[in-house]
Amino acid sequence: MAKNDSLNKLKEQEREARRDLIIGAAERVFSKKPFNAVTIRDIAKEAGISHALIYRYFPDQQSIFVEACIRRGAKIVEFVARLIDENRNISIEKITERFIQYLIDNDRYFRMMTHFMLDGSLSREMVERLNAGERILLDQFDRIFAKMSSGKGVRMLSHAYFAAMNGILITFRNYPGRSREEIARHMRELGRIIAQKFKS
Amino acid sequence: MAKNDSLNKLKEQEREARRDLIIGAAERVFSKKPFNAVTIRDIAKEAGISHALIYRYFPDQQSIFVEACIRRGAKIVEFVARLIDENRNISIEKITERFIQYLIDNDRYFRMMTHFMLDGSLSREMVERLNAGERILLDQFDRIFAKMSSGKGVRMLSHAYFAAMNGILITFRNYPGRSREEIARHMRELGRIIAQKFKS
DNA sequence: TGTACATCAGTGAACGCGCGTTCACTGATGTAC
DNA sequence: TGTACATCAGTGAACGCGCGTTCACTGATGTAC
Repeated sequence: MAKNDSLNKLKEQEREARRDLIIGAAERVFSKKPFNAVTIRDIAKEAGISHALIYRYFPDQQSIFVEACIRRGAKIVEFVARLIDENRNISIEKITERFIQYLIDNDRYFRMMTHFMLDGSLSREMVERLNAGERILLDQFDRIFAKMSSGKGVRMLSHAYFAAMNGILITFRNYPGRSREEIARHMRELGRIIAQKFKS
Repeated sequence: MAKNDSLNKLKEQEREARRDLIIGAAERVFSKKPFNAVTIRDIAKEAGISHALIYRYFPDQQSIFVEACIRRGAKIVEFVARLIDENRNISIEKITERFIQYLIDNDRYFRMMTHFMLDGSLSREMVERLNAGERILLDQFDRIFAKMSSGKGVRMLSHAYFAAMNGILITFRNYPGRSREEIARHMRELGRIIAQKFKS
């Protein structure tokens, strides 16, 4: 039976690896196409498999989407964490600038994130999974505010700050008559204004 | 010919009135159903007409949606304007609280607004129309900040403030495990934090 | 006053298409005896 | 060593449905003569 067990374990690992492959393909598709235009068939094509096969690894479309979103989210957290780690005395203005620019550069992901924030039809489990990722990002912001404030209400500051950043990215995304670069500059400038306010 | 002219004018007015009727019906549907679930057939049913008829008054679905969105937007502007008019010395905290609560109460509209902010496939004309409405709202915020600040960069403050409000409403809308009332309280509290920061 | 014709709001049925999801099947690999 | 059978990843074709949009038609009202 020991042999059987390890075989099963191997199979399970293989299965997990294939799942990963599909999610990876999904991530790549999401960075190429506007979020709401991505189909199961796109992902299958990118992964080089039949689209029917995806349903052997995921119960439905939403699950892959959420999974891919979480993976990309982890990269953001990594980005912010490194930013703080690498320069212990980095100003909140600088962090804000880099954070906003990062989200502009990863616009497709940002779009996906907001989609899930707005989507009311997500299952409780999916909302919970996405939220867990969000909390880890907020932890990073906590680190910044913990250094700056008296330590009271740090989490609320992180919430407010994070919300403000999201708002900037969403509100001015379709600024008519402006080039991409002009919009990016405007967003960074708004970020700077907000960041300064969070200093006092 | 004079007779003909006034007849044509009458006809044009009638046509306009019927257009209005349809937009009104659309508004009502939008306040009942989640935005992304609203169909042409829903609106036609609410207006008591055949769904084919809608295409005699609007070129496509997007146009009615945008039209309805703009109408509701005008109501928000009215709300904020009255808020400021009725109490000349109203604090920004109070305005923020009322503004956030208003958007929570008109969640369906808020959802529609964010949809259009995020939608990259809107025609230039539609973006411009929506933006015109947004600018009028920003004018109201300008009034608040003009009183508070040195007058320099007032518009940027309005932008930053508006963005922050949107961010709060979007970011915490699906806060898992919280009741609607708890979420509303949290949003108002975050609004208060942001408002205070905008005082200095 | 009556008749032929034009206009146009309004309609129900049908088109078309995309896309998530399922089905029936194949073919390779492993297992029992 | 060979044979019958089980398992399961993988597939292409088809289902089903919703919904935006168009079509061919009706019926009322107005106009010319």
